[in-house]
Order: sequence, then C-alpha cells, then structure tokens
Amino acid sequence: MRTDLLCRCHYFAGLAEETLTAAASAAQLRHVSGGEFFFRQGDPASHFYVLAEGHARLSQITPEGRQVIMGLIGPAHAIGIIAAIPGALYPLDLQATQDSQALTWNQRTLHMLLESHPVLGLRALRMVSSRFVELQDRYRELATERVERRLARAILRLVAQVGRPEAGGVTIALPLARQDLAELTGTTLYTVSRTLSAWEDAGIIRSGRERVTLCDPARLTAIAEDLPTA
Amino acid sequence: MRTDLLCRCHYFAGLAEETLTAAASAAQLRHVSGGEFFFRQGDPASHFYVLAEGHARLSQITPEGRQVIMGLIGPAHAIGIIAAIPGALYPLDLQATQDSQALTWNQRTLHMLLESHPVLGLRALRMVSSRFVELQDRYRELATERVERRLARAILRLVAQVGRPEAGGVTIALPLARQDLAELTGTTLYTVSRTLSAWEDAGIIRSGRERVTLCDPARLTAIAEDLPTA
DNA sequence: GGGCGTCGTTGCGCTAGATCAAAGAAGGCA
DNA sequence: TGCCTTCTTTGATCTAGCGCAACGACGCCC
Repeated sequence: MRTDLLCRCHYFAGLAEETLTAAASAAQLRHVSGGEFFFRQGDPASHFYVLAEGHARLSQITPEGRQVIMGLIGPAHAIGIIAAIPGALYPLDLQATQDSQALTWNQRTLHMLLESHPVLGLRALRMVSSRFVELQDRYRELATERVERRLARAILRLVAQVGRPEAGGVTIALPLARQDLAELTGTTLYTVSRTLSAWEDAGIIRSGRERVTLCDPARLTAIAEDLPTA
Repeated sequence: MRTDLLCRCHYFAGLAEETLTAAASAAQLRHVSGGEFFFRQGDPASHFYVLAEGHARLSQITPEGRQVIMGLIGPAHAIGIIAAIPGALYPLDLQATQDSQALTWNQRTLHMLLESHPVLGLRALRMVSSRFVELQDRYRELATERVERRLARAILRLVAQVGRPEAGGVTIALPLARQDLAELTGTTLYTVSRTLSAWEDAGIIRSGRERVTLCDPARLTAIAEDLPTA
C-alpha cells in the first residue's frame, strides 16, 4: 500500500518493483498536524518527503513579512529532494494546511537508495528540471500578464490538480481563502474578491467561503489564453 | 586550457583531474555569431554547453511576442544540462549577444560522461537546484517588490557577475540597453530610463548608451534592501 | 441559539507605473 | 562630413490594481 502511493508519485512512477519496495521499506511515516510545519525556510535539508495524506503549502516569506505561495501540495507529491545534496538548506516553508501524513527518508537513507538505484538520480534531475520549467512559466506570467489572466490560470491549475466533480461544476477540494489565491498569483485579496465576483456574475464560477467551483471551464480558459470570447 | 575553463565553471569546479580531462576531451567547440541562437525554445534538448567566450541571453517569449529575460550568460557558465534527460525540450532561447564560443557535449557523450563519472549526476542536481532557488527568489521579488528595488538588485547582480572596475566605479562589461534591463526586471524601458536618470542625478550611477557604471554601491544596496538611507 | 471570530464584499480614492508622443544623443557607415 | 539608425530621455496622460474602511455573511463554540 506504500508502494501504491509511490506509484502515483511522478518521482517513482514506472520504476522496477524492486526499487519501489526498497524505497517503501526504507521510508518512515511522519504525521504533521494542520498548521504545523514539515520544515522551515533555512533549516538544513534533512529529509525527502512524499505526502501520503492531507495537504500542505510551499511558501516563502519576505523580510517584511509578506508571504508568497510557491505551490500547494497534495497526496503523492514529492518534496525536498534537495536533501540529496550535502549541506543544502530548505529554501521554503512547507506547512501542513490539514492534518497530514508523509513518507519520509533521511539523508543517509536517501543516499543509500540513490547509490543502489541510480535511476533515482536521473529521476531527481528530471523532477527538479520540470519544476524549474513550470516556475519559469509562472515567472513569465507574473512579468507579463494581467491579474485576471494569472488568476484564471491558477484556478485552472488547481482544478486540474485537486478538482472534485460535483453537480454543475468542479470544486477545488481544498479550503482556499481569497488571501491564498492572492499570494498564489501575486496580487491582493481585494482584487481576487472583485475578480471572482465578476466571474460569478458572469456564470463562470460559483464561490463561497474558502471554496471555488468552476462551472464554465471553456470561458475561464478563454480568459486564461486570451481566446476570443465566444 | 579547456580544463582551466571547466575549473572556473561551478558545475566542474573542484572535481578530480581525471574527470576534468575526460570531460574536456569529449567536448566539441561550437562558434555562434552575435545575434544567432545556440538553441530555441521547443527544440529537442540535444546539447549541454559551457560558454567559453562571448555573452548570451536566456529568454522566453510570450505568445503575444513580449520577451522576458531569464538570465544573462557569460564565460564559464554551464547551460542546458536538461540535455541529460531523454526526450526533454529546451524551455528557453539561448541567443548569443556577441560572437561566442562554447564547449558542447551531445546527448550520447553526456550520457557516457555521466555514467563513468557519477559525481557529475549529483553536480547536475546541485546546479539545477541552486538555479531553482535563485529563480524562486526572483519570483518572490517580482511578486512583492517595487520596480526601483528590483532594478537595483538586477544591477547589483550584474555588477557582481560581470563588473569591470574603472576610475570612479564599476562598469557592467556588457552592452546593456534600457530595454534589456526592462525585460530582466519585468518593467518597461521608460520606467528603467526614468529610474536610472534619478539615480544618476543622485550620484549613485553613471550611465550612457548601453552602459551602466555603479559609483556608489552602498546607496544602491540601501535601495535594494530598504536600509535607511545614510 | 446567540455571540464572536474569521472571511468575504464593495465603494472610494490614490498612486505606481504603463503608454503615448516627440524630441534629443550617440554611433556607424557611405 | 553628413545621414540614418538605434537608443535614450522626458513630458503628458491614463489606468490597473492597491489600500483603506465599513459592512455583511458564514460557521463555530459555549
């Protein structure tokens, strides 16, 4: 059942049975309550995690105390491969937003795994590279696109990642405050609220307290991509 | 002399002589004229490069044609380790801004090197991770900081990277138009021009056509870090 | 079920910075 | 030397989105 989880995780998906069981049996299980931190920005990068249950938020905080959300993490997401690099520090906070459980490997275990299963090294490079490319895209977006479009893309991403189908739409299965969306898209909660209200008037979404339901994906995609509004 | 270059490059620095000579002798030399591209966004990632001479620009272009500069590359900079990943595409353009020369390894050569010198795999992960962390910082900056501060940081970075000491300051040894600085910081050439003019009036910098000289690093750092202006 | 804390909405004013327009410099080349 | 291209500066105007403030709504806990 641990190997099932690993299979659903990009990092381990499709590897040899033997590799999976080795990884699974070397893992420890860690429980973190909602609001608590898996690790903090600046801590020595001591563990690699694969989230098993719950949700968590990757964020950075500015010297002035403003927060930026770099990502929202759900089950089967791998985080902290930087622990494979001797002496590295975590560059971000990882905070559980609900009670969560994760498989975890410490540095020593991770090194042993990487040595006996070299494919995991290539996988690590592949994972970091693909996150790097995603971040580049978000950077470009932030540098060149309007708030409305960035918000549209963020919601489409979240729906794709943790959408739960429902009568009349797909709901983001995650408590998600306006403030969270603001920190995720580089704007303010006021602007998020106004934009969501406008979309709700237009019938594109329905929303409530810490909840967003996408009703008309096509129109939101049109906003995100600047297609002609049909 | 090839190994000298590799030594100055983060990726190879401090490795065993044997590894360096193996890498150096496996490399090919490629010349690219100013304005030409080493590779384009979307091309299959076929080669890994270490720039030997000249300068180049890593950039992304939006569907609407707006350009964003992700980095400026000088000698001894390694680019394109993504070529180690089978099937990957380059996510960016790499364009020579002057006549340039680079050492280069194709996919097959790169794989052979990585297999016979496993330390290079860990180095690759380390390099991508550190670039990832840098990009995260720039992302946070873009999301939370004013243009003036972002521009101050960009200039400080450039001075640290390619500064050439001169009478009365340090000049950025790179032809650098206002438009380039704008694309590097996520603003417009008008705002860059106004800001530089203000700084020049204040005696912090001197500037000219495609040229910036930093005269008062302390004051610019104060702007970049929001220290009290002495 | 009533009170309270948290979250969301919306009107209003404001400003950082984009955009437009037009007029200089600086260099390259014939 | 003079023309032409490219880069830069600066004024004027405009606007997206920020920040504040006040109010409203939801949900939780005693």
